[in-house]
Order: sequence, then structure tokens, then C-alpha cells
Amino acid sequence: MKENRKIPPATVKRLPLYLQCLDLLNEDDIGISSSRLAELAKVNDAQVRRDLSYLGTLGTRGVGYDISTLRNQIQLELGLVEGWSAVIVGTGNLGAALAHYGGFRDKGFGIVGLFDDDPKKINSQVAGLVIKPLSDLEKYCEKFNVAIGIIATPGEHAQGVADQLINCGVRSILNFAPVLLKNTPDVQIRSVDLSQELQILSYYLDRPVLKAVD
Amino acid sequence: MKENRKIPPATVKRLPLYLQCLDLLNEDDIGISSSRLAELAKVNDAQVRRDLSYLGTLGTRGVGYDISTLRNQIQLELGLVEGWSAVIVGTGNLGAALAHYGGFRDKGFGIVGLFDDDPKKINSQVAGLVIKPLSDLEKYCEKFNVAIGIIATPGEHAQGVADQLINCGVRSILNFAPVLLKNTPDVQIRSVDLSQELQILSYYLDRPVLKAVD
DNA sequence: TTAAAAATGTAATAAATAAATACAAATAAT
DNA sequence: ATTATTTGTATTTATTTATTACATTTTTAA
Repeated sequence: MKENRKIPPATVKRLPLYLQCLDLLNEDDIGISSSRLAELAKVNDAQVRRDLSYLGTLGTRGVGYDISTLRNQIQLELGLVEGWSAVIVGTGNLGAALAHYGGFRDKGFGIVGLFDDDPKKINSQVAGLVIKPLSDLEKYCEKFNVAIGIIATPGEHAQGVADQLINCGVRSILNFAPVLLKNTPDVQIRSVDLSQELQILSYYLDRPVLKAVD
Repeated sequence: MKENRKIPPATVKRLPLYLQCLDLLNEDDIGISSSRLAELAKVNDAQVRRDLSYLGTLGTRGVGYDISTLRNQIQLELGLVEGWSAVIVGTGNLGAALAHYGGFRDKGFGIVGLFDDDPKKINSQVAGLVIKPLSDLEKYCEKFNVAIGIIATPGEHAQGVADQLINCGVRSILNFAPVLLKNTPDVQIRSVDLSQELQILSYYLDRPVLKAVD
């Protein structure tokens, strides 16, 4: 059980970034300073130290941080060592892209099931997994102790799918459908809306002076 | 030319959301109050009024907002009526998914080109578009006055592609590659890192009490 | 051995941002 | 004419985020 240290959301968001930056370093580097990491991540060096301090006392004064310790601690804090299982619901182009996406496995997530309700797709394979009907969802969730549901359905089915996932005990949802899902206590929902991202970009298109944040 | 009203980033981020909510309304509804819109978008009603006030005086006191006026003004402000052209670079699963994704066209963005440097892919078709080599990028950007570049390549090619896009006059980039792109003056870069999203979700997995923001 | 340089950890501060409150002004309904 | 509704916005409050500053620790080098 993790301690109940509360890490500010802005910091949580930067932790994966730091992890990414660490991967850019030479294999044989063993230490890194906050200022170097700050440079790679494009943030202030005090910010790096403050962020990392939430994970404990990881560095050595006058020396810096040990890279592998740092990597381990960030992974630990983010919960990347538990080997969470995930399912993908919706196997259109986006669902298929997500199923093929190697970045999930690299970070310790295992895609254990692909679901769709189109009879033409059921039993066909994508990324080495057989597409199953949604009626099999509960069975899978129990069998694999699925923690994360990834929704890649059309908007109109997303809420129904979310309800089913939650019903099967899934506590975290990554939603790619362009809808605002109802939020449920104790269920974490994160949405990525591709079209909204483009719309935001569009606002700044005319305005080279303004600075987009986030 | 748009006025130089500066809209707070948080508001800019909610505008596409309001647009999405308006699409949920009945065809024959003609008006909506800030409180109803707030309910749909799950924000405070004063927040809605404040956000909308950045676009001008759109509502009528005692009455509410005219839906079509609202929709038009938000679209105008976000620059969704200019019909921006976009290209997608990288035609793996994600690139293909993006090419097929209807949400872009719905919002007025036109995908005018698909690029890849894999000789096996060049000249094949995806979503009705012929995949072209990167060497054709400049020609396309001129011909279609491309404003937006969408990067869906592996991480290691992303920076090079970004440089090429910028070189061709593209001022806005939506990056799906898991790398932090160098930022260039007057170029807007927005990144969506699928794996990072999942990592953030993972942090909150154990901690049903904590609240994820953004 | 001592002093200087390098680097972390964190308290304190400052800045930025966002949300909520409150209410005058305008409109509609009765 | 009166009451209810609803916007627009000034003001306040709260929250979050980022920065500064510096004591502390370690290493290096004279």
C-alpha cells in the first residue's frame, strides 16, 4: 500500500516526462543533476528538485541524483511496477492503433483484451488478440483483474461502455471518445479528445504572440 | 483579423467543450441558459457566463443565449471557420487512425496530405489519400497553404519532421510522438502522449480519494 | 586541513490562475 | 406594475503553481 503522500497534479503530470528524459541519457551515465534534468525537460531546476522531493530524499547534496534510483522511484510512485492489466473497447482505427501501440507495454501495462460489438469483427484478430463481444467483458475483468479500461468507441456508445466497465470493477478509464463521461465516485476518468486538441491549437493559430499553456 | 482579446488558456480549453455540449441539444431548441450549459459541461454557471463574456455580449438578460449565435461565435473565436488545412506525417496505425478520424473534418479541418518515408507505403492509399514521400511536403504546403502538421511518427523521427514542417511554413503542430519537441518562436506545439496519459492514470489508480485534475 | 565550489532539500514568497459570490441591469411573464 | 428570471461583471476568495533564497551536505583542490 502506497503512503498517502499527496503529490500535486502538476507534479504527477511531469513525472512521466522526467522518465522520458532519463531515457535519453547515455547508458553509461550514472548520475544526473537537477539542472541537467531541468534542461532536458524544459522546466526550472528548482521545480525538478521540488517535484522529486515529493518522492522522498532521493538525491545527494553536492552530488546529484543516481539515475537508476530516480527511474525506479518514479516508476514506483506512478504505479508502473504493478503490471496493471487493461482492456480496449472499440476496435476501429483508433482502437486498433492503441492495440498496436508499443508504448503501453513498455511502461508495464498489459493489454489483455479487445472488445467490440460489431459481429463482423468478433473473433477476428488485431495485434495478436482476438476481438471479443462486450458480453465477455465481465469474465475477462475477473480473470485478468483488469484495472484500466480504454474506450475507443464512437461517442454514442462511450457512456454505456463506461458503465459496463465500472460495473465490472474497473476503476480507471482512459476515454478517447468525444464525450464527457459521467463521473462516478472512486473511478478515475481521463479523457483525450483528439478533435478538441486540434480546436485548441486552432485558436492559437492566428495569434503567434499568445502563449498556450498546458 | 481577429481582435487581440486575450482569452485565458483555461477558457480556451473549455470552448470546444461547450461546442460539444451544444451538439447534444435538441435540433429544435433555440435558446439555452448558462445554468443549463453549465450542467451539461459540468462546470459552474458563473464560469460559463464569464467564459462566454470573453467572446462579447452574446446573451440576453432575462432570456439566455441563442444557441446558433453561441455556436457561431465559439467557432469563430476558435478559428474553426477558416477551413485550415492539415497534413499527417507518419502512417502507422496511429497515423492511419487519425486519417480516418471524422472528428477533424467535422470541425472544419481538412486533411490534405499523408506523408511517410517508408518506400513500401508510398503511393498506397489510406482514407482515400495517397501516401507521399516527405520530399513532397514543401510542394503540398505551398499548394494547400497547410497550417497544421500532425506528427504520428516514431519518437526518433519526430524532431526532424517537426523541423521540416516548420521549414515549410507550418505554424502549428499536433505531436503524437513520445518526445518533447524543441520549441520555436511563433510555432505552436501541442503534444498528446498516449503513454503519459496512461501513466498519470496509473498514479491515481491506488488512490481513490485523490482527485486528478486537467 | 581548509576553503571554495557544487548540488540538494525546503521554507518562504511571489505570481498566476481559477472559482465563487454578489448584485445591478435587462427582459419576460403574470 | 410587479415579480421572476437571467445575463454581465466587479469583487473577493481560494487554490495552485512557480520562484527565490539559503542552510546543509559533499566533493574538489590548494
